[in-house]
Amino acid sequence: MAARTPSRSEATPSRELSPVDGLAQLSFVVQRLLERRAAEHDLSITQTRLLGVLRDRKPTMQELAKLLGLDKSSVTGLVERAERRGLVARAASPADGRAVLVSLTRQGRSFIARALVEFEADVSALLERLPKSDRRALSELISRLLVAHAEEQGIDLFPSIDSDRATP
Amino acid sequence: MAARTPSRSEATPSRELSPVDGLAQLSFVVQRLLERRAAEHDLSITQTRLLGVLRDRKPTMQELAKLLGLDKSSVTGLVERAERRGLVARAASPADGRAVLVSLTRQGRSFIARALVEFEADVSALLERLPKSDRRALSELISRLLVAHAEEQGIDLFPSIDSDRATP
DNA sequence: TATTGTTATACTCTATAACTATA
DNA sequence: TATAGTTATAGAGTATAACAATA
Repeated sequence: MAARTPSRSEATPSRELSPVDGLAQLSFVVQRLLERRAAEHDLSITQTRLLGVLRDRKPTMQELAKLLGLDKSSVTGLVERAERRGLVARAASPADGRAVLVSLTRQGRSFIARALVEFEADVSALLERLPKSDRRALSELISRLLVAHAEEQGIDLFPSIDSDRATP
Repeated sequence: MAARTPSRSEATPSRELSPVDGLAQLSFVVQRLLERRAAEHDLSITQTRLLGVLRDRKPTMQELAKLLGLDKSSVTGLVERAERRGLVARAASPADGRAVLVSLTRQGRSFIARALVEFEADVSALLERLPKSDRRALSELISRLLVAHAEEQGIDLFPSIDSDRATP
């Protein structure tokens, strides 16, 4: 969300964002970082997520839709564009004649590996605007928040954010 | 960020996310909250962000592009769609014959106000998973991070009435 | 000449609805 | 009939390049 100028009566000392504005803006900044970096590899955030999900799965289109939180028709296009670029492959399921299994190609695996290393560097660079002790504190607070959030949702955080939707 | 299932040995012990994972995942969680709420008002995240930015600014298209991190041609379309829905208005700049000033309509202001109240509740609910002192600390750290980041980008997070018009 | 904004164009992402082919 | 996937269609969001008007 955008910054809003605090009114005098709010008595917010000089230059601090509200918790809501802060969290919202932070999310935009981080998303933008990820987007920019992915773009250097000619990847969108969505394509990057797709490749990320496939690192340790070989799901059907339907399962993929659930993992990404998208409609199956959206996934058709997503996979089609990735396949056209040689990043993923489709294969008929041996178990179900209707189903299609999606997997990373070697090139796709190499792509996602490189992109993730760079994401790390970007986010680290962002964090380096804070003194080290603040960094440490921020990281720990965020971690606690996310762990609590995930537990409340019955989500296993450590597989990944993308698998949120995987478990019904 | 993207999904990868860590090996058991990685996941089990400490249950703390890396700073990078924490920030990335937090951004996805917050974006999802925002997206869901915005959709209830038939708004996209981008449209919501546009309205949010305009709460206390009346920028030119160019300034808007910078604030949102988009190309000016993208902003033309964005504003055009919002204008068509009666949420924002364009006006010729009195100071510069080339420039256009964008502002919220009354309806746009009402929209964003309602959406933000709800979003505030969502974020508060998220934050309430932390003890109060942690909440305050987190908010302050995020604020500091964003202020540093914005300064580096030459963006004014805290516009004043005067600085709206005083475009050097 | 440089800047502001729009237009033309093209692509990705997304959803809904209708379709095909299996089960 | 129900499920898996694709196709057809439509709209938002985004960028690049070319352009007009103004500075």
